[in-house]
Amino acid sequence: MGNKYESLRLKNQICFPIYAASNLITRKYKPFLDELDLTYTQYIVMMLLWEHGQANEKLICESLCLKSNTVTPLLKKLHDKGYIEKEKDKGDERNLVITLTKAGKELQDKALSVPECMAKEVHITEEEADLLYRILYKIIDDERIKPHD
Amino acid sequence: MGNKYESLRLKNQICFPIYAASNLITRKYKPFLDELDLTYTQYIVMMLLWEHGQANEKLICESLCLKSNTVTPLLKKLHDKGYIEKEKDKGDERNLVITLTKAGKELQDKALSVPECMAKEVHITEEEADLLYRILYKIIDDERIKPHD
DNA sequence: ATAGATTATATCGCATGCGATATAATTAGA
DNA sequence: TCTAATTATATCGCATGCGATATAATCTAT
Repeated sequence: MGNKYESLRLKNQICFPIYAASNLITRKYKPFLDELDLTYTQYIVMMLLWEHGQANEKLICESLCLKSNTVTPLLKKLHDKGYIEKEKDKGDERNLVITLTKAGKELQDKALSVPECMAKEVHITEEEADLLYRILYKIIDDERIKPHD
Repeated sequence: MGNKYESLRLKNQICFPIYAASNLITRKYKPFLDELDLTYTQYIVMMLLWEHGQANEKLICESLCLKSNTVTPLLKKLHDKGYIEKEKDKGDERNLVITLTKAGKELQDKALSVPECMAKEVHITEEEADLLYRILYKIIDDERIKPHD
């Protein structure tokens, strides 16, 4: 209590449980995603594409809060797996338009079981999930708004 | 709503905001931790050592929810930086006893400003932080209890 | 029109983080 | 007591995730 170093105790950190939970959950996903031949990061890129049909790299980076140096090699892997196509935007050749291949589209049906399986693994109530969601997006959106770099 | 694929939308995932917030926060820490010549993972190892004085690798792995293949090379780096000492436990030579060097101990005072600085960066109320903390530890402890591997 | 700023993507090097596996020390059990 | 199982740490290969930087395409302001 009166300890000068109290603020440095792991138990008093709010960031550590976010970090630890993230690692644990990604680990939990692995066996389910292995069946789709996807890693977790590849999976969320595919989710974005299933939803939007197509996307450029910039949209992917912003939506997933990642940098191009993470996403570029990731897209290369998804392409190697035959799940996506990459094409230059005719209107603006800087833009890379990513679309799904037939195999990529078909993967969505196989992926339907993943959210179900994961829901069974993470044991929190619906109310807790809502609270968690709201607070985390407050942190995330706060960051997204001011990209001072 | 009536969409078969609704559950696969990024917006309906509870795991994604945990993942995104974790990445964003680790990125936020970097400039502050650069001044201590520590990465985020090295920082939480040091926090554990500052608090306990010493620890073996097993305790570090369990406390931080990490595996030995992450922690072993990390300890090597902290040793190279001159912050820790590694010694075999006389009683059980399998155990690696980690202790702080003088430089490692002294670093704690320099680190005192880090929680302050980070608190200014993450804009959530105390009540939200408490809720977040409670729900995340529910997920983490749930995992820690059953190490079925 | 064109040089300089901006934007989108790519490359480089480093530090995780993991599953799978190896190795050394200890313990357990017939 | 000697062998098999267990435990703690280490090694290997792969996939992120990042800051810094490079490159190519577009825009902007004169």
